[in-house]
Amino acid sequence: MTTKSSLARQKILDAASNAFAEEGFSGARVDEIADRAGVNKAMLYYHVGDKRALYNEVLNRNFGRIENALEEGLPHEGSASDRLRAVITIVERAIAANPDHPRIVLREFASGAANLPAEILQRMLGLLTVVRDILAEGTGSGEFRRTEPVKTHLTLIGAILMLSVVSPLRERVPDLGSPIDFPGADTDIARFLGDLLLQGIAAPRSGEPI
Amino acid sequence: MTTKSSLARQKILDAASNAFAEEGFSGARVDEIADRAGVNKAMLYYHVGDKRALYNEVLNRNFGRIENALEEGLPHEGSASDRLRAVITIVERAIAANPDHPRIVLREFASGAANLPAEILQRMLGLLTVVRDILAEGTGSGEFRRTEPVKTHLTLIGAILMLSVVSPLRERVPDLGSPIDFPGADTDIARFLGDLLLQGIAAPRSGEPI
DNA sequence: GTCTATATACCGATAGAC
DNA sequence: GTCTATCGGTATATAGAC
Repeated sequence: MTTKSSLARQKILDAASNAFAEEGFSGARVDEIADRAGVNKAMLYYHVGDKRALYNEVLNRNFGRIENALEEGLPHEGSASDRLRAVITIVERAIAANPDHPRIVLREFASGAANLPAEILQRMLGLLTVVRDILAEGTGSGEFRRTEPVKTHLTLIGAILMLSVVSPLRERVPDLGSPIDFPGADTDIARFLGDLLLQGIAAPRSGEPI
Repeated sequence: MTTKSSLARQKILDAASNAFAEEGFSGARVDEIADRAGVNKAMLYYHVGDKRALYNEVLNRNFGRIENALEEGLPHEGSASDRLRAVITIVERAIAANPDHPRIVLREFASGAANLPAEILQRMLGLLTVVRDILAEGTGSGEFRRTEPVKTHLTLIGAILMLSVVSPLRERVPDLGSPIDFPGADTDIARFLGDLLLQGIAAPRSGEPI
């Protein structure tokens, strides 16, 4: 039973991805997903399956896109700094092209992975491995000081996710009559985070106090 | 109509906070909240109100705790570095004492603040203001380089939130037979983030290239 | 493959007795 | 203040005709 790629199926998955991002797993409505996809609800069940199958397919597709972008774009050569910066840029672009993804992932972290199949968890660990290896490489080469890789990875991912989803919040701020200047927090994320993180984990230069 | 503080009410709010953290606004069940609080469902409606009132009360109470901790613990004097580190420590402790909070906040960011009343949004802006002022102070004193304060704040908050909620994920990793070493990412968060962020936003030392 | 109609269950909220 | 019983609405999922 190979994965089908009919047009209807893609439209269903697109609608489902958006619904899960907007409302979460419990909040999303199968009827609404079918409506938004322009298909009959019975056809939705025929093409994909029940709500959980819908959710798993969406997660697999979304994570697959990030993995593909990384496989295609991440250089195997170069300094650890350059490669880490490349990871940030690639992940940010993949997320910008698929804005539902960070919202779904954020909810999964919030729920303690309540709806996360082991399959997806393993794909998340794959990304962690990529970052961890680059960090180890940079520590070995003297570019980076020694940091706990899981914490560093989660800091990076957490920041990317938050910066990627914040625009709707920002748009409500002026209505509050707030004096706070709230500029585009979702622009130039990769440059900002690359600068902050690389400076933050840089090894102390020789001769300097630790 | 002052805020009541009956024991039943507190138990209801505790149960609701946990339910909203576990399942989200849509996913949480009023019946279950009443059960977990050990009160009859009709009494829940009598003491607090409907589901949305429940949610607003929980958010107000949780944010109030962070604000109190900040008012009590944040020094008004000292370097910007010390004060920023103090903010991180205080917020981390407040969250550790109230683990439902980061999960609810993460969901709100994910939903684009769909269930967030203006009142709460304004309280979140209050915390942003605290951090922004410290950053401005540090930029003025030459401690920090100039960074976009909203991005910096979101990076910090995003990292605290993610590191605070990750333990359930971590506990599922061994079951996957993963070779990845996944140590306690939720311990020493404040020290880790303080070191990373302060080094990351430190001003270049005089005489050095920018 | 497609659609209508419906089974089945659940959930938020309240009426009304005590 | 407390509780039982229930209303009304809505959700997932599928049966069965075409």
